[in-house]
Amino acid sequence: MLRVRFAPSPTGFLHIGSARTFIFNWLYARRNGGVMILRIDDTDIERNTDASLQSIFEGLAWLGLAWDEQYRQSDRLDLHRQAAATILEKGLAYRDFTPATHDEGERPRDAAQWLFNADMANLTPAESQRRADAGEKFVVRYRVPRDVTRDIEFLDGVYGHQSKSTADIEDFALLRSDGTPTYHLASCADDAALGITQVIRGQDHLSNTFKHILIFDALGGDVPSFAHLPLLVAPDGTKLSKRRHGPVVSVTTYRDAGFLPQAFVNFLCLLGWSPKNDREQLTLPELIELFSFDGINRSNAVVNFSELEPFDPKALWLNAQHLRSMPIEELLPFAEAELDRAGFSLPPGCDRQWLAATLDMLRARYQTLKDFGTRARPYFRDDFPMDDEALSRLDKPGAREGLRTLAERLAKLPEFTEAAVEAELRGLAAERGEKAGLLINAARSALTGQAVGPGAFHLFTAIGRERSIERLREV
RNA sequence: GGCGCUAUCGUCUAACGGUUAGGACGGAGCCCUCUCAAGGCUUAAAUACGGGUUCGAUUCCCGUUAGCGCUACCA
Repeated sequence: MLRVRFAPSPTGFLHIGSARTFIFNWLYARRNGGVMILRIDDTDIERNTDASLQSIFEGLAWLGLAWDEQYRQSDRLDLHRQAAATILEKGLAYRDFTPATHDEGERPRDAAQWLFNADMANLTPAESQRRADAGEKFVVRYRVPRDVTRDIEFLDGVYGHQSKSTADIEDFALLRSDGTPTYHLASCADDAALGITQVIRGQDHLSNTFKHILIFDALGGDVPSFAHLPLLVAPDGTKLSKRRHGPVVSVTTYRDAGFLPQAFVNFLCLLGWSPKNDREQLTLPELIELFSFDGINRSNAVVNFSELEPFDPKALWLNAQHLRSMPIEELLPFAEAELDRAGFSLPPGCDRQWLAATLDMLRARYQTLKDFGTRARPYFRDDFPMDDEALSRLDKPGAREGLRTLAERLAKLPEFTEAAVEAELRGLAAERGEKAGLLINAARSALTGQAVGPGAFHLFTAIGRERSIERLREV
């Protein structure tokens, strides 16, 4: 059975890079009929926060991609300690009684000294046990083979064949001096215990994988296969971080900016992966169908944002594409939530069908859900601002007078349809010896306060006879 | 410093030895048109550098350069 996991550590909000890792895992699981597991890697008690945990669940909930099983590493500390004990018993690890030093700058960088501490590695089991029993603090380190060096190898699903000599791997820690497991140990022990078959994670773990293979071997279980994903970086080429790049790195920022989750997922997938068929706009089912490691790139992908343009233009474009092409019924809940937030309610006499038709008309020129809460105001409320550009259309000679005349004629119209309004308006313009555009543009301005928007005749029917006439009279 | 990874238009990418190096976003222009979008068309824009291998390299190999990652009792 294929089993994959997404294992975030709750030390910050849900990062878009993490979200992408989650998505790729999810896609892989769904594509191949596997099980998707969410595991909270909270072994760093110092840095974990509840707010972060909150942010992760909030972000994942928004993406709308469900997982099948859920675990939390802090519930599994016994398993981790047991794993460490097993490795220690096998002689594949040793106790290091050296006190912790926090000045890493002091670590030797040139020689091979950093690899291991010979004094500690060579302590006899009896001596090691005696000092431990005496209550001396120690960290448990993996005993990387030194007498004979060999190459650790694996075939990465994305990066291909990987190899590293044990001579270049240091004796890394398994257990801290307070007895808690390090990331490496906890992650591998859990991957083994949970039967993870494919580890799909960020490329920043590529070099760690050699250590992980050593741990899996020491534990005696199967080594999962690995696939590493290129990193998402900022335009300056550095890893995305909140401190340096601000809120654009957080998933909830996109949610709050009016992105559609499916469009956002689509965007993230295109960063570092290609379906290779020149298609860009893809639905979730299509992504599942098309997803494969073959299409994953090996170089980092830049998320293109700046102070001026806080969101990648392609993300915006994709959002607009999804916005206007998804079934209107699916869009409705998202749009309604936005209208609610803005305090807009259905105008008198308008039903859900009117709402669907009106939003359908508007969405072709909207980019994010936020537009429904701002630009759609004149369709829901009678108090709306008048743009300068709209005002100048009204100020054209004869425009206001023409609109007032039009209002009276529309009031007498037997049927208030798009075609009837158009005939009436064009007729009036002809009578007055003016171009129809003058009245058309002025009407749009009067009706919505906006110089730009949907076709004017369509507008009349959307806003309705009564309100339209009212607004024309008031110019 | 050591080790690992990477390198195609501004950005995301296609081309798995032979193409006028393709597409998308963004930019510019045109068309459509009652405005704005949308849509259609056109256009500018890339193989980091140097060596090989080969009849032929974006593609394979080596080197240089640059970037990124790991090198913690972080993950």
